[in-house]
Amino acid sequence: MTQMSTGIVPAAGAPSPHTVAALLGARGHRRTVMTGEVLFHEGDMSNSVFGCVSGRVRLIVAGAAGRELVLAVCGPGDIFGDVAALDGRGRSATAVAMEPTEIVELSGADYIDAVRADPELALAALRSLAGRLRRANDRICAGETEPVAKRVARVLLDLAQRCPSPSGDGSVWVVSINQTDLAEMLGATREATARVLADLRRAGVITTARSRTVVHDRDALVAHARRC
Amino acid sequence: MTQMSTGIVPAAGAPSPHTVAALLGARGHRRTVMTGEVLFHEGDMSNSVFGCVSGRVRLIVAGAAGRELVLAVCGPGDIFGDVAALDGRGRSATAVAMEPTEIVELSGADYIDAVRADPELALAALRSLAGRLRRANDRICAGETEPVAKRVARVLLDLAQRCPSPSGDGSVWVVSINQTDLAEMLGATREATARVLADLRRAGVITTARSRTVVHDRDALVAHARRC
DNA sequence: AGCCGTCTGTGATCGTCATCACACACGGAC
DNA sequence: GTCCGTGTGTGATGACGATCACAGACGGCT
Repeated sequence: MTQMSTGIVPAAGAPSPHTVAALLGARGHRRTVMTGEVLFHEGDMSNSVFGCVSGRVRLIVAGAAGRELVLAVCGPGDIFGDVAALDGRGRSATAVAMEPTEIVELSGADYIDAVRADPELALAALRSLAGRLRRANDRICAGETEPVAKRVARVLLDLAQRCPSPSGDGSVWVVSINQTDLAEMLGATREATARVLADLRRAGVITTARSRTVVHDRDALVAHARRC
Repeated sequence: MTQMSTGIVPAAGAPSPHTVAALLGARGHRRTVMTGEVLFHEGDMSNSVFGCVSGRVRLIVAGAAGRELVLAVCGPGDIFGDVAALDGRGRSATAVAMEPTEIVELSGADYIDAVRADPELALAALRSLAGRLRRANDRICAGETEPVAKRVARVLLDLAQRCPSPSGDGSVWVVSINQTDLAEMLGATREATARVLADLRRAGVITTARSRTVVHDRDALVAHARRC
């Protein structure tokens, strides 16, 4: 069981933006999408494949009670939409740009051709899928066995790790996210998330502010994620 | 959101046993493992890749409270162990043979070489990973939003579909599995599972016996899986 | 037949988390 | 400045499911 990732930044080992741009960009078509723009909807039978060059795209699914669940957040260098292109079974999630985002788009057929023609692209695609599968499995394990408190600690750690301390002194990490988004990443309600954050705040591990959480004691957070 | 799969039988679109044998077997090494034999443990740094030729292999992870969770069951034609080979981050699950099983084994490096050299193998591997990622995402969605009752109905349907009615008349499906294994596939306890089965039995949808569940009314089960 | 281990079925209790329902704090628009 | 929208913090309640605790049923073994 490895650390769960939120995908804010490409995972270690993921292709670099240059690689994706080079590998997909040669055959694909580059464009910029606006915040909130939907690239495809869950269930659509479209099958084009996207590479994220800059910006961020959120992959969400509609849960049972109308709640929405964030499956992944794709950043620069990430490939998405490839699952539908490979199995032809329709989009497994909805893709929404979270900010102005530069993407490369390629038809499903062209993607298959490109993979066939370029072993390095094939390997990059395999690595990307392997990483996403590992994360998904981690999340299955976490979701089905761990209480919300542990999940919050785990995700905060992950976010903190990806946002290298802009506040200077190196022992403090600032995570810019509101409680609602954090809750969706956990598959929990905002209220449950807020209560866990309150506990952590009282324990002196973090401080919270509007759309921002500051991690003061990383080790304590690790301990919370582990034993609980 | 598509149907959750338990992987008892290769998913539609997965490479056929012949294909795997041909694609991996040419470079790999074939052998037979006994029931209960462990091919690798969660966390191991081994990285060989396996193809299942005949029999079944269970991929399990240890949950938080020592409970174990079945991530997948690989049947003939399925590839497994490729995630660790691709990302080099250790085994994400433990693989245990459920019955005498014939496998093809290939070192991680040989696997990468094979993928590089053979575009068709690369595509087959991509399709396999895409299918597994889709299932994993479905399961995340199901696990984090659906009550146990729905999950039981869903998994029973899936199992029924894969075990074409050996009882002759075509309107009855016999699922050979005990409550403990069923519960592990759901990520629920045996007791919760047994209670849902009791409800379905009382509703006349299924009958239950030792290590066997008979589905009499598939449509009713579909309805249970949907609305609940 | 008799025994024992596995599997099943169910009650009771209790903890976690979702849901509903507010109050307050902050920031931008006017 | 005031208003309003968004984000936060927290109480009360209830439902779902985990856990503990048994009893009974079936099948294999000797």
